[in-house]
Amino acid sequence: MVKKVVIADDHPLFRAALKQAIRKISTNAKIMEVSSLGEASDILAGEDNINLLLLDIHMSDSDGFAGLIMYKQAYPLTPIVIVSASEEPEIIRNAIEFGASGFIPKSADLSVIREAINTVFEGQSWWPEVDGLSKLGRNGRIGFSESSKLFSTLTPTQSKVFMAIAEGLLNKQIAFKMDISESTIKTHITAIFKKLNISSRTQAVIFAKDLEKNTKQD
Amino acid sequence: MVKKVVIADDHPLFRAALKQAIRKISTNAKIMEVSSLGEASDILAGEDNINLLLLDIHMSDSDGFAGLIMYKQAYPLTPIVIVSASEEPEIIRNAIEFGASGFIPKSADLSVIREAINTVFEGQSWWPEVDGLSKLGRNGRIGFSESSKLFSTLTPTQSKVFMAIAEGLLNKQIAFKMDISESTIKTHITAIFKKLNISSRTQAVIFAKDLEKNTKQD
DNA sequence: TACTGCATAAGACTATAGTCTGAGGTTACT
DNA sequence: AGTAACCTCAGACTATAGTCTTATGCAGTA
Repeated sequence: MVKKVVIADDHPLFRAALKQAIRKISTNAKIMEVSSLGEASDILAGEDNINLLLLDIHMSDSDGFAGLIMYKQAYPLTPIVIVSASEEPEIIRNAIEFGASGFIPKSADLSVIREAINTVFEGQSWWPEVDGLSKLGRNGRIGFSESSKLFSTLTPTQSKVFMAIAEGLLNKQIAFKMDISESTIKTHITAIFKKLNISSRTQAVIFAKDLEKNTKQD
Repeated sequence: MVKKVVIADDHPLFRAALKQAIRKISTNAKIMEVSSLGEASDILAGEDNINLLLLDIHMSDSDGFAGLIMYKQAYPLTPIVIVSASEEPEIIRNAIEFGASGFIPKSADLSVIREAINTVFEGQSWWPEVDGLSKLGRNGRIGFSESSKLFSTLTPTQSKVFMAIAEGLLNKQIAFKMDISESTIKTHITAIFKKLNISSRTQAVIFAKDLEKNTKQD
């Protein structure tokens, strides 16, 4: 079966490196490259059954774990592996807690990267060996902002709608994009507002931007 | 005459230091302290004839020169002095270009801070001695993003309205806050949209947040 | 003086947003 | 089988947003 992989990283060189690594594993994989969260959103919205999303956590577009949180909400079944220049246990911990399937430090050599990707392709998780990770304790989330807590109560579909609002789309455009009626979009929006304690899409955008900012810890 | 001074800094200790410095100069000054851009906005909106705004450029709220740009647009007559932990010529240059009346490095000792504040109270500007500043060249702005360029075409009033939108306020609330009719608010908003090439307040919020992000260079 | 930019405003109108009610369907879990 | 959570949708309605037109007043300036 042909693997579908999305690489979201704004460094062309590293994107190429990741691409090489994937090619070694799966020669005929369909690899899509993007350099911003915005583009990544478009791909995820348009493609089904993506086998892997390699997500850099410090893209110029909108750094942070926001992407991970949002995509995991909207596409819980798509495996996401975080790619990062740093290796701090705190970041890895958060990646785990936010539902990532793995973590690849940019310092890792090709063989490690291949091993990680292979592991995730097989449906398992892959984490680097780092001091301080063991004392993790899966109970409760760490460094979770209030916004993140509220956001995490959204259902996958609500999350998608929310992200579309944050891109500045009209209800009509969201409806078209998701191929459901505008009426349903409104239903979702009303539910979203109640969960997030807000009352307008304008405030939703502010909420989204705060979320991006507060989850940034690269 | 009683001086009105606003200190916007999220480090309580440094806020206290600045307060001390001002007290030495003007014992009966009215000093208002805030720790975020949001609070600063409220004060500027509510108070007239402020003699000095001391503005930290890296507040947790929303770092960057966004505050300077916005406030200079909205209140061109209020002298603003930038306070910063760093002393890079680039930052000082930008402070000058964005219309600040002075720059105080946090490393400066009390006597220097007092000198700076005094100078600005007298209506002049005060800049630290830093290498590389002389080759400034007042012609043209440096490191100006496209958003900043567009934003700088807004008139003071339009800028105020824009900031209110970015806070998530309704037209009705903006009208009340600025004490003008909602009809006028709408007129301004239509003008703002044309200047910024956008078509909804939702996009305006996105624009504002990008502005904050792009002007951040602390 | 005439012109320009700016701020103010009302009125009429169209478009979007948002709420509420009620309803049908799926999936998963008890 | 029942229940709970989720996704879907329509219709009716109210509220907000946004455009366009027209108009007044003010300040600066050629």
